[in-house]
Amino acid sequence: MKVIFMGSPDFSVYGLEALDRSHHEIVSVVSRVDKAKGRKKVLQPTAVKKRALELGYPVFTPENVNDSAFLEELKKTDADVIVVSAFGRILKKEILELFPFGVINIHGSLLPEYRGASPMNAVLCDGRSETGITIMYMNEGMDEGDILSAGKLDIGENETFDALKERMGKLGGEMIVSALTDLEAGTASRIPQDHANATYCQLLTRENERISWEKPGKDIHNQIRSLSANPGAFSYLRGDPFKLIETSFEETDVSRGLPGEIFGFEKKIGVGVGVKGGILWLKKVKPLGKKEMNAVDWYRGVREPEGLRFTSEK
RNA sequence: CGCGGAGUAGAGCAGCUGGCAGCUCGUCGGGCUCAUAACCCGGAGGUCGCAGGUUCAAGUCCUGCCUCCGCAA
Repeated sequence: MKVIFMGSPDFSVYGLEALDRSHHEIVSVVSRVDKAKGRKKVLQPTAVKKRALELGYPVFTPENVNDSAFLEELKKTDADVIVVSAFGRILKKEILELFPFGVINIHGSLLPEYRGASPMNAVLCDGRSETGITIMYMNEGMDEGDILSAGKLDIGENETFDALKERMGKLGGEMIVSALTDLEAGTASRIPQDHANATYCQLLTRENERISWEKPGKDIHNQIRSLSANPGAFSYLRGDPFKLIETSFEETDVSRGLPGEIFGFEKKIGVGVGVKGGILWLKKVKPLGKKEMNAVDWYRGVREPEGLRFTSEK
């Protein structure tokens, strides 16, 4: 199959690389325009653009993919199919019908659950024990197209977003390659989604990253791992923002310390914080202006640690 | 020229108004223990981000630069 690959973040790179290694032929790559990142406003290419250039593929970064002039460009490529992975744009009908096999999407959940922008974060935050990849046809709706294939993945107890993303990315890569192979052979299935059972997840906002210490400890732990390592869940400590990167939750009958209060540390486990229903053990943290570090290391350097307590608000 | 924080032993930090470089941990050696991640004694380990400047004297004051991080985009 001749493929046009559309994607932007690092998650999409797995798909790009899998196709690169496969017998399918990538004719060109489409990614989002370079954007100014960081304090210095240096233009940064997307992860997909960077990797695609390394692999020697032509890369388009249109301001608007649905623009008719750009569609003319794409037409010239003589592709069979467009593969989309976390591209973050709704595609118009014209582009969906541009090539014989349409547009195929790699989606990070088991559809129809978790349609939308951040399925992998949402699944972890909700404490699910299972998720997966769905390879689907794109249509004009939001992740509503017919399903080609789905692959399940068990989620580890303390698995972080980064870890899950890597496993999901690899699975997605394998699945898109075989889905295209099936399409090529004419053996691909096409099953409509059960729209009645659809659920949706929102685009992450800063509010989703704020820790509310009134919530059950288990929920807080799930929230933290769902955002780890980037952007990371944050709280406030002595008035300064403070990110919690990696934690574990221990259910206990008697709670130690008030919610958010640091009551001490165990060398081999981490820094203990009181939460509803048990103890939240901090393993990796990122204080204001510092790099990510071991929680115990950080705690060693804290002056006057008595009564130190995280707060949801500044 | 968006706003702000930070660079000091392997790790995390302190060092106020300039006067011999410190704390917790780790590490190494020894001791106490049935034993220990616990305790006791002792040792090693630092061009204080880089480059200039002020000074009798700079980690500390001034100037320039580099790197890292948070917010905002």
